Amino acid sequence: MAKVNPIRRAEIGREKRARTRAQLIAAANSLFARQAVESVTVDDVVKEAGVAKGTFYVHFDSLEAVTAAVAEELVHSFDELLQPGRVSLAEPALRIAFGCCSFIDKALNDPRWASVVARLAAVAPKGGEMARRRLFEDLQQFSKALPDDGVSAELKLEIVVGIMLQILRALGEGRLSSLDRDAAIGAMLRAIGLNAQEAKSVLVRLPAAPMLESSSRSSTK
Amino acid sequence: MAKVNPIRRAEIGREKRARTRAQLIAAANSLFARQAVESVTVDDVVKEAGVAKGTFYVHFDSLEAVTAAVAEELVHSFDELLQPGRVSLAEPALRIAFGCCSFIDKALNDPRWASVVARLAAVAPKGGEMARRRLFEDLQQFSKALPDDGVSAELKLEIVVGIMLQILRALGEGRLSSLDRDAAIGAMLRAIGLNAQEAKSVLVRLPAAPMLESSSRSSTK
DNA sequence: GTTCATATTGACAAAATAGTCGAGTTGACT
DNA sequence: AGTCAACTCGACTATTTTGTCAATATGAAC
Repeated sequence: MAKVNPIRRAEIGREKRARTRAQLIAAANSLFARQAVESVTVDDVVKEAGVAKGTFYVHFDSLEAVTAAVAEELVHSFDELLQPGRVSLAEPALRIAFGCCSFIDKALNDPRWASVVARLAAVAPKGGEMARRRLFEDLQQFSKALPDDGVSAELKLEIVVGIMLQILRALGEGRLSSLDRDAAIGAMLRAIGLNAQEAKSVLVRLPAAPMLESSSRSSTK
Repeated sequence: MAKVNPIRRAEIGREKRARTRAQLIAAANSLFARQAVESVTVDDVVKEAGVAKGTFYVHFDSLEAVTAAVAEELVHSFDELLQPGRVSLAEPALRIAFGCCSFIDKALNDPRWASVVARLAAVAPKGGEMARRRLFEDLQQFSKALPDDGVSAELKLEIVVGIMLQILRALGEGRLSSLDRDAAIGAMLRAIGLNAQEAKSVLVRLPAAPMLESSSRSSTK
């Protein structure tokens, strides 16, 4: 008289499923740390994840899908790390500096992460869209409170993003390993219109960066 | 009684060969403007070039080889455009600004070029090595003549490169099409340690940028 | 119009990659 | 110990891509 609760059944399924899905995402993440996103194949991913080919297609339609999932996970977990500190900062310059600072700290702590983010940023602009938009809004506010320097907020956005991504790339490739975080943020602040003194004042008022978890997989809710 | 000069023969061969090789390079260049470098196949290239598959392998060992050739051609032709103006500039800040200025002008004039350069920069770091080294030397000189701001020349290099590549990417993707060149250079100069006034002074002393040829293939010596 | 060194061609075999599906495994529940 | 819904497996076919090579085309010189 087997009477099994089908709802419970589905639950069990979902758990197992989530585990395997996470394995696949982690595998893709590892591969992106080593090689160009476009050069990764489905076979590479399943081999790295230690699952069968068919399993991949149960979870994702294509490589783009898993790539997007990797990007989303990265954005989401970084965001989670960032938002608590951000909300308490009223001044746009502080928010911008804080965000960049966290970015650099994380990259210094985990060059592998830096590599992956740098590579994905070039390929999956969708993923970082939200972060980009937030930064842009901060920059608009920031610009309004500044004597006009002829640099549009759009250009400032590209400048900040450009500097950050290049630093990520450099750290990911082993260059710049003794990077002075404050120097980098200072340069960035001057680029977007602060003078040396103002930049320094922002830096000293920066709250301690959020603590970072160590390198690898850990945030699977 | 056929007596043919074998030296002349070889000459003819070399000419034809060079033409086809240039076709292949131009085809790869076109493709790189449209899609990720790693996603281009040999078949794509030969189809775009209008030659047979076998011909490709007569000229190049692999896709990497033709990619390197595209990068080299880009670097070489941009360098040719740049060097004449550069040598007359004694001040490092001027040389740096002049280089960046030419870069941006070219990108504004030819977004396709901007796309290709941005893509190749991420993939073929070998190609731009020389340009990178020159910029680094200028930055070292530049830093020496400046009160120490705690920003190493290495970091300055990454900052300048990061800003320039991001602007290229943005222009290549159609963002930022109304870019104010001087604003961008000004921001870059402030990032590497000049104050607003000094940056402006550099900008007004900048010689006219080298004239640019229009978009497409023309420099086949 | 013949010659011939060189370049070009495209059909082909081999390798890599994508995507499918029937068979098999799992594990909480009874 | 048996049940079963959901997951996983991996061999298989289809497609794409690579790299080769014997045959053919080219064209200036004679």
